[in-house]
Amino acid sequence: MGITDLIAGFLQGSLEETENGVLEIQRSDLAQRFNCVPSQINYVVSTRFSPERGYIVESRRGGNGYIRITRVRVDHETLLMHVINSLGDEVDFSSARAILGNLLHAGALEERTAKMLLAAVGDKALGAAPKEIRDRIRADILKNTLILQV
Amino acid sequence: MGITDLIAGFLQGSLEETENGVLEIQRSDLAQRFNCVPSQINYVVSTRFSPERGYIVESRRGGNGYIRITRVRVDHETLLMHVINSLGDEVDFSSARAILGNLLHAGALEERTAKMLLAAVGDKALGAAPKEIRDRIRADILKNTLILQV
DNA sequence: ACAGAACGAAGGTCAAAGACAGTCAAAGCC
DNA sequence: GGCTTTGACTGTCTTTGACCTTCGTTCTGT
Repeated sequence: MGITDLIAGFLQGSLEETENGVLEIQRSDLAQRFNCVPSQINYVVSTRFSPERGYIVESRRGGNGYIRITRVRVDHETLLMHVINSLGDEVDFSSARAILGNLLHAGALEERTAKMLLAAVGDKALGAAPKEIRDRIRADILKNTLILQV
Repeated sequence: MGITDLIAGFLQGSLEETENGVLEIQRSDLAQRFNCVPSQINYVVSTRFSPERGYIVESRRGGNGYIRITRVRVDHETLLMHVINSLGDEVDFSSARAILGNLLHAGALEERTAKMLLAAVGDKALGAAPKEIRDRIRADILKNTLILQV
């Protein structure tokens, strides 16, 4: 087993011991504990604790910096997770509308939220982005926002 | 937790205990209480109690000098419209965070909504867009979604 | 008595140093 | 060939201290 899996396992374990599913670590501390370079932690976090896998990651640099990993509750909205996982790298606007419509219909989103997300991925909001990349941005926005609704 | 967050927390708490949302402190007193240099207080105040976050800060030098922090309160719609109107063509991520935090604190947005919007304009969500245009997209997303909340 | 200088007591500014995290590409390992 | 591992370089937030400005009070010369 490589160091990546060791660290990932450690984080999983720590996360399970928390009451609220929120874990806060210091990158350099952890790196020292596992005797690896700090950027290894970034690798672990980005490959093992991505939104697609049901985690929210936040961080802050500078003094007292941290990396915070939040596990999203799964019992309640498997549908959302399902949708998030099924999102490809690109999502065109009609698909986005359909997906959001479904989630709304299924009660996984409130109407206001669905409308906001639709606006956020609409062509007005993304007008500044070249057309070739809009679908990618749309997909990324959806992944990063829907995960918060779970 | 660093000294900055400690002091900020102390000030927040004191502010909440006041009836009118006005807090008056003496810089050197506070610095002594937290065992730090006086200018640290300026740092805390300017980073944690900025106008963007909904505070007005006044001060006076000399004998009996003081720093006065006032929490601003306006009704939600006015605040939202004000914020929308004040959005320029470009909004960097820190500003977006401050703005959304302010709206959240003021009660103009629910926590879930604020977090969602923050994620929607985060660098993860906009990673596919060239850096030069991210601030423009951010501004557009905010305008197109916040307007739905009014 | 009084205007003004001098002094002490606040707070303000800014830049340097320190402490963290992020990125990316090259090298290493199945 | 696709994950992993490394490390040089970059970005961001915090802490500190030297130096500056403003205000109230006290002293001083006339």
